[in-house]
Amino acid sequence: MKRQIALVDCNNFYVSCERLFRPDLKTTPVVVLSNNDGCVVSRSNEAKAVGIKMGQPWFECKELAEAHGVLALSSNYALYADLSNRVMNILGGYSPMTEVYSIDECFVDLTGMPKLRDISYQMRERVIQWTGIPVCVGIGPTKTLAKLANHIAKKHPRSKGVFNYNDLTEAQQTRLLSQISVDEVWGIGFRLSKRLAAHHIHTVQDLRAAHTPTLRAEFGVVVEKTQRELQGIACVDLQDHVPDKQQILSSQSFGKPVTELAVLQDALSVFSATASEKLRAQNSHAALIQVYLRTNWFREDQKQYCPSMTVPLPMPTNDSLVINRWVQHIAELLWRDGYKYKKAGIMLGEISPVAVVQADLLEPVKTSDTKLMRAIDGLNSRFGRGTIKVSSGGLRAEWGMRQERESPSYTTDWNSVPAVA
DNA sequence: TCTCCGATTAGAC
DNA sequence: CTAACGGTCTAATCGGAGA
Repeated sequence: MKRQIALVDCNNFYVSCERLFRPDLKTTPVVVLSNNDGCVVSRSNEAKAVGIKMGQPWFECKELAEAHGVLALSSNYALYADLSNRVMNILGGYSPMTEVYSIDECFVDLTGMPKLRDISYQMRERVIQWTGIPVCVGIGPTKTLAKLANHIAKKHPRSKGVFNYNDLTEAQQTRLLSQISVDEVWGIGFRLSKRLAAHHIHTVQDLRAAHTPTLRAEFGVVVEKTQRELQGIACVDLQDHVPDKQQILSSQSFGKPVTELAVLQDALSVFSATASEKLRAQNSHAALIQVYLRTNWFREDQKQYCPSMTVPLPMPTNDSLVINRWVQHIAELLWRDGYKYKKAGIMLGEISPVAVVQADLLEPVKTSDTKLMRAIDGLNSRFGRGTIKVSSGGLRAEWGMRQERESPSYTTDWNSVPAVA
């Protein structure tokens, strides 16, 4: 039986979330900015029409945007995560096999279900009625073709938000794929599409029909798999459980340049807490710590310094305090006076499940303070991240994010909800 | 020569 | 007024070191 894989994708997700609580913005052009109000990461259709590009630095398009009355908002991830969960819960009701692929996308296996069109339209209706978030549905025999079908559903208003590639004849498929640029394909980014062009592969159809052994030799297994998927042969299966992270990062660009070690260490202590919390959330521990710092590489006039150090731990751990001690120590080793640091981060690697570690028969396992860590995680999840944190000298103002355009957290913070008369 | 490893590259969103 | 370009993650591939 032919697989019917649906990819449900929220339209302009972050902007749609913001608009839920600001109905007055329904027709205003809106963009949402990344951390530090740095880059544009979500655009309303009106903002796209004005010519603002995805990923564009805000300072670069600010003038254009403001000339067209574009409203820019800081990102509010607590809000987006909450709405994402609601959308995903609804979609989960449509199939025993779903894969939450990202904050705004979900694959749903509809294979064998009758009346796919009706189901697809109902999904759309239900999600928008229950959450207010508009979505589009693309269906195909493989994940890659489902993604492409979704792209078509989004782009062509005639489709009314739903497109099923499986309904096409072979001739229709060829005609359609010939009209789509190869860089729209999942897994074909900026660089690959340039290299493919050198081999006269410009459209999706070109890639689908290309000579496979040549493709394999020139571009590797990833592109070959993509080609197979475009031919309708599944190479990528749905994953219904989220695999444990193999590495965990916590990093941030600073709101203003950091020139003092104490300020850097304050930031790093927060990163340590965040990263080890994530580690404990998946019940793992790590045996490798990396710390890195960097100056602002966009400032060619300033001297650059981008050190990093990776340290294998004598014993794997998920204890914030232990991790933080290592991090602080590494930071001192890396630090050089006289630079303007723009960004720092830590990475935890060599991650494994806590349960798997066997006690050494000869040497007693050094238990870290699991009770304390559980208490910290419990309080933080009950009262919000940062309720309890590793010692921080209160220097956050010196390095924290600039976020000057944030909307209130209506769905996750009671204090943001306006009082009702 | 083979294998392992860390670093680099490319991609998603 | 300042300073002014995100954050996390995975997989494949490459090149050198060591067996």
